[in-house]
Amino acid sequence: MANSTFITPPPPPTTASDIDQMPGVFAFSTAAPPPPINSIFDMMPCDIIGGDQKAGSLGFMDLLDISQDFGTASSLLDWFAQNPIPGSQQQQTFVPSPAPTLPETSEVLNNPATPNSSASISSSSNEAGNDAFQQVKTGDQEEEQDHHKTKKQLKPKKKNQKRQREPRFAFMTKSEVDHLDDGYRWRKYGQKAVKNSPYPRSYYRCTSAGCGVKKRVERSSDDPSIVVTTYEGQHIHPSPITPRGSIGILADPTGFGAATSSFVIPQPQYQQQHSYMYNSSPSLNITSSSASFRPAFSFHQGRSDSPASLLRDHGLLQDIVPFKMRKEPKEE
DNA sequence: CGTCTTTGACCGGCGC
DNA sequence: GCGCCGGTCAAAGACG
Repeated sequence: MANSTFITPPPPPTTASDIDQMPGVFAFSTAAPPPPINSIFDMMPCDIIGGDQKAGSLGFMDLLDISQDFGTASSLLDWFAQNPIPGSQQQQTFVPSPAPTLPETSEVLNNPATPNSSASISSSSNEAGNDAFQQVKTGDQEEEQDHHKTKKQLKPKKKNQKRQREPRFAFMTKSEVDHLDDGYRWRKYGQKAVKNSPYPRSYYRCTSAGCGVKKRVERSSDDPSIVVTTYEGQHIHPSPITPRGSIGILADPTGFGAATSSFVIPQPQYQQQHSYMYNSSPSLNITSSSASFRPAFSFHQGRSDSPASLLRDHGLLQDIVPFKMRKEPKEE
């Protein structure tokens, strides 16, 4: 069980080199007393997944699924936006990027205000996404079948085709375990020593056939309790680990898809100081509410005309959890 | 026996 | 061109 907590480490954000190279960011923060906060994982149905689940944070990767609607950057933020911290008097400060000129890269970062009590999210997206990735993969596979070469001769990857990156999300989590269970099955395919860090970086790939989602996990050298996880790509399948009764895993006609389907957010009991840096995205539309941490922005492509309308803000859990999910017992 | 991790080598991009 | 570095491969081993 991952004792994870979203945190905001002091800048620069550790060794996650991708994260700190982001021009043009939205920064929004919420100010609140800084008691310990449950992480996004903690808000995931860790307990409802089932006894055999380890870390049991389900549905986080679903967040990536929704990102395809408008670019990865806003999806995770949206998740946060839809999951306010009840009971907290939070102020939000959105700092629109003066120059939202990141056509192919958008990342989210937190601007730490209070370490140990806020989240860090980063994402970068590349429009070419899955197609490019899968092309590369098939190319490799063909090569391997054609020739039984030695390892040294393998990998005549496409030369002219510049490898394109999947949309990425990076976030920092305070956790004792490196590999946080997000409901998907991952296979570790590599580990590398991280420069200027005593901790290695691990590379994982989703084990589902045809799903090219990857993630990197590394520990912050500044604060070993911080785990930097970077997701790359989008799952093309629902989470293989379904909560009891598989509630919500079914396709959601609203278009939220699995994004909203597989997690139940227990009422967080803590107040938290949030501070996020969010990279600008053309479709990103952030507003703020003085009452709670609830930045609103478009959830579907091109639907940013009225972000407020997307949030039926009742200030209740119903605002953040699909009603069918709310039926899930919360005591677990 | 199937699945997963480990680990050294390889590849490609990038900066100098 | 060269070296560094991040990312990936794949054989071997571990594990249940």
